[in-house]
This record gives sequence, structure tokens and C-alpha cells, in this order.
Amino acid sequence: MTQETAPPSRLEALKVACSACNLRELCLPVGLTDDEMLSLDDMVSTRRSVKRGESIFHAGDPFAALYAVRTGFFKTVVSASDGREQVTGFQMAGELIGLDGISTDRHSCDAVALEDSQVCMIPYGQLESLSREFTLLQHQFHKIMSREIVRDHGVMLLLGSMRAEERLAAFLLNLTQRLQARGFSASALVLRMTREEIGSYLGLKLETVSRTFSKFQEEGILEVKQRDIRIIEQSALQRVVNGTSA
Amino acid sequence: MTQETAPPSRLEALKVACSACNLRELCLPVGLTDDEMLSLDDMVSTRRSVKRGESIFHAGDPFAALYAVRTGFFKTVVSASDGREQVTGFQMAGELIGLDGISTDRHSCDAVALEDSQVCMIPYGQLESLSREFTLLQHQFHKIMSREIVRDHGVMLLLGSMRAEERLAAFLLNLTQRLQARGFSASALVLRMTREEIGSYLGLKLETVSRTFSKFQEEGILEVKQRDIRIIEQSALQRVVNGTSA
DNA sequence: CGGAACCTTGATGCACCTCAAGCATGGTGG
DNA sequence: CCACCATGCTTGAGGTGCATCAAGGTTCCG
Repeated sequence: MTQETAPPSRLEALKVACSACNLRELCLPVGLTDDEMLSLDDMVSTRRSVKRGESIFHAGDPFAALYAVRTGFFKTVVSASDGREQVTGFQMAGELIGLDGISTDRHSCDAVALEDSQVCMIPYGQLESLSREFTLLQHQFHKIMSREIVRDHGVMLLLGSMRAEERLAAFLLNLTQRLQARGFSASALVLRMTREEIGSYLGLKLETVSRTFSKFQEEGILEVKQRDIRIIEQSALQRVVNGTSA
Repeated sequence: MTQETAPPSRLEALKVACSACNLRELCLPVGLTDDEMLSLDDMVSTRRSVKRGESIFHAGDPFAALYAVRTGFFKTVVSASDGREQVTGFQMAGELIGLDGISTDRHSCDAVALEDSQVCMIPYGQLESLSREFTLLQHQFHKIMSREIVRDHGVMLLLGSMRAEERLAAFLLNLTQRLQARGFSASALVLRMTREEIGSYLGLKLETVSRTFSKFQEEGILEVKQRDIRIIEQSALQRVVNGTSA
């Protein structure tokens, strides 16, 4: 349950190299020159394995580094004082986790692995110095933070003014789009999260998520077998999101 | 209720000095040395007046600068393709507007003045170069972006799992806390936005916002006269937020 | 093979939305 | 300066989308 900063028994003999990583076009190094990439390689020197259910960090933990998802799948969760929880995002390969920690030097959410995963550790102090040196890195980092803000505003729109079907349709389209950018099929996906986690993210109860999946299936938009989803009619999903279907 | 630090009887849109601004402890310059502050003064050289109802920028506009609220009050609004709108935030003196634009070089929301206001323009390219030079400025800027992310996550929690009374109570407590940080009373405030705008922000209809205000008044928690709000029992509001009152 | 975690589906209730009507406020022009 | 009108606010009555409660089914794994 507690985070292990240096996994004791696991030898990370592999030197992690951004320059050799197949995610470099999606991750922090986008657009860097070869020189700059080599400096990144120095900074991002540790990879950490996280088992399903384990957390990279918890709310309240001191902030020291960002984490880039190398393989696997994560959720971030904020908690209210009364125990209510809200999933604020799902992160897949190439995405950055931990930006929340910069503001107060402590993390404000939990980052939990939804399957066995690996993350690359990016010591924050070093990122700041390196991005003073490399304009492109600096700009790319700012873009990533800004993108998170824009994404959050989209979620607010979803939570504030969409109905259950619209929320789930938007969620599925977003997931497939990101999976597609990583070379996966646009029409078949395996959900890494439970109905309850989807519900938490979308501001719905798990029963409503389940019913909505069933409804989409009845309508021939999806084929749903537990966590295996096949999208039969993407355009129909798009229409649902736009409210053009009710 | 509007604060005017230096009543601008002349055209003062010329020279702005962060170093002389009473908001410098809340705004971008937090923690800078005198030297650094002077460089900021060079960068933030234009102030712009915005009349009530006007926008600093619209969704789709090219991104070139950030704006620090000098006086007045703003809302930011994102729109879906079908016309649905969501207020994503309300900004007051010392707060930064426009961070959304970095991600795609275009703004993704509208920033609308809710009263006659003034903003300081911070050319983004210059901010990037200056923050390559000044570590503290760089860090402060990152903190501001991160804070926005954390705030957004809090709004998601609110939208995803709180009921109407809890949302409004949380909203009022947040407003008064920010006003208090600016030297205003913690118990009396004048709302700069309509019930509809509050509702949009909180994911509620204006009638629900109005009814909830009335309910708080009946319960002796607030005194509500249109946009004049007096908080009679702050602890009760806090209890409502925590769900300890239902 | 048995239990835990997860998912589906049905019945019922309620929080909030929708629709509607009337009141308050403030800006504007005669 | 006042009358007028647009905009915003309040309140009521009724409807509905989703939550809640409940029961049973499926899958995974020790």
C-alpha cells in the first residue's frame, strides 16, 4: 500500500532511454533534437514497476517527481474529507502523472495502477533545470500541463451538462481515440477499469453505467461482453455525444 | 466592492509595474527578487481595459499571451459543438487567464468580463524566455498551472459526487476564501455573476441555484438579497459541504 | 471447488429539471 | 427625472433521469 521508491529486489539493469523509446512521439520528448534527447536519457534514469492495485503515490505524499506511463494503465483519484472519491482521469502509455504535486509540493490525489505497469520517473528538479536549458523541452512540458487543463475543462462540461448516455459515449470515443494513437484498433477495446471506476469518473453509479452499456448493445451500437467492448457503429456514438440521438 | 488601488484618472494603459502592484503577492511575481521583478516590469508592459460583457479572447483565437486580472471579475466558458456551455471558472484579481491556449496555440474557451475590468497582458513567448533565466519565476509559473489542475480536480469531485446544496455551499466558501485573501470580508460578498452562470459552473439549473439560496436563507445560514450575500453561519456552510448536515 | 469481486437487471423513490407565471432591478431615452 | 423595458430572480406544480435497494449471475483465482 505504501509506495516503494526503490523497488528492492528488482534490478533495473535496463538503462531507460527516451531516445530508444517507442513512445517518444507521444511523451515528453516530442520534438527534441538528438542532443536534447540524450540529456533526457540521463534525467529519466529509473523505471519503476507497479503491480495492479498498487499506487505510485498517495494524496499527501511529498512531491518529487513526475511519472510517465511506460506500460500499463492508471487511474488518479481525489478524495473528499468525508470519504467520497472521484476518479479524475485514466492514464495510458506516454501520459504524465503527478502534475498536481507541483502546486503545493505534495500530491493531492492517489495514482493507482489498474494493471501491472511500468512508469519512468522524471525527477522534477532536474526537469526544471533541463527545461531552462532546452527551449523545446520547456515548451513541450508547458503544453502537456496546458493539455491537462483543457482536458479537465472538457470533463467539467461532460459532468455539468451531459446525460448518462452522452457521458459514456464521450468516454468510449475518448478512450478509443487515445488507443488508436497508440496503434490499437479503433473499434475493439478491453476496459482496464471496473464499472464503478467508470461511474466515478463520469459522475454516475455503477448500475447506471451497466444499464447504459446494455442499452447501447440493444441498439446495436456496441457489443459488450463484460470488459470486452466492440464498437459496431462509431458514428452512432458520435451522434449520442452531440445529443443528436435523443 | 470592486477594489481600485490607483484610481486611474488618466490613461494609464501605458506603463504597468508589477514591482509596484499590490497584487504581486498573489500573482505571478510571488517570491521574485527585486532584479527579477524589474525584468517582469518590462515584460508586462500593457494593461488592457475590458468592459462588462466583453471578452479578452474567444475559443479558437490564436494564443499569444496570458492575462492577469488586475481589477474586476471574469468567467471562462467552454462550449460544445451543440451549443451547450459550461462555465469552467471565475477569476478575480491576481489570477491568471489563458493557460488553456498553450496546448494548441489556440484558446479553447471564452474569457468574459463580468464587470468592467482591467487585465495585465503577459506575452507568452517572453514569459518562457524570462523563466529560462529566472528559476523562481519558472517555478512560480509551474505552480500556477499545477494549482489550476488541482482546482479543476476539485470541481470534478463537486460535479461528480455532490448534491445541489453541497455544491453551492462549497462554491460560496471558495469565493469568500479567495476574497478574504484579497482583504475583503469573509462574511459579506456581492456576486458578480448571475444565477445562471453559477448554475452552469455547478452543473445545476438557475432555478435550483435560486431555490438553494432561499433554502439557506430559511435555515438562517445566509442572508440573500439578490446578489448581496451575507454569510451568517459559516460553520453551517462547512457542515453542508461535508455532508454532515443532511 | 468455493468464495470474492464484479456485473446485470428489476422495482421503487427522490433530487433536480422543466415549464410557467409573476416580481425586482437597473439602464435608457423621452 | 420618471416611465418603460430588458434582464434577472423567485416560486410553484408536475415530470423524469438517475440513484437506491435488492437479488441473482458471471468470472477469476487461490
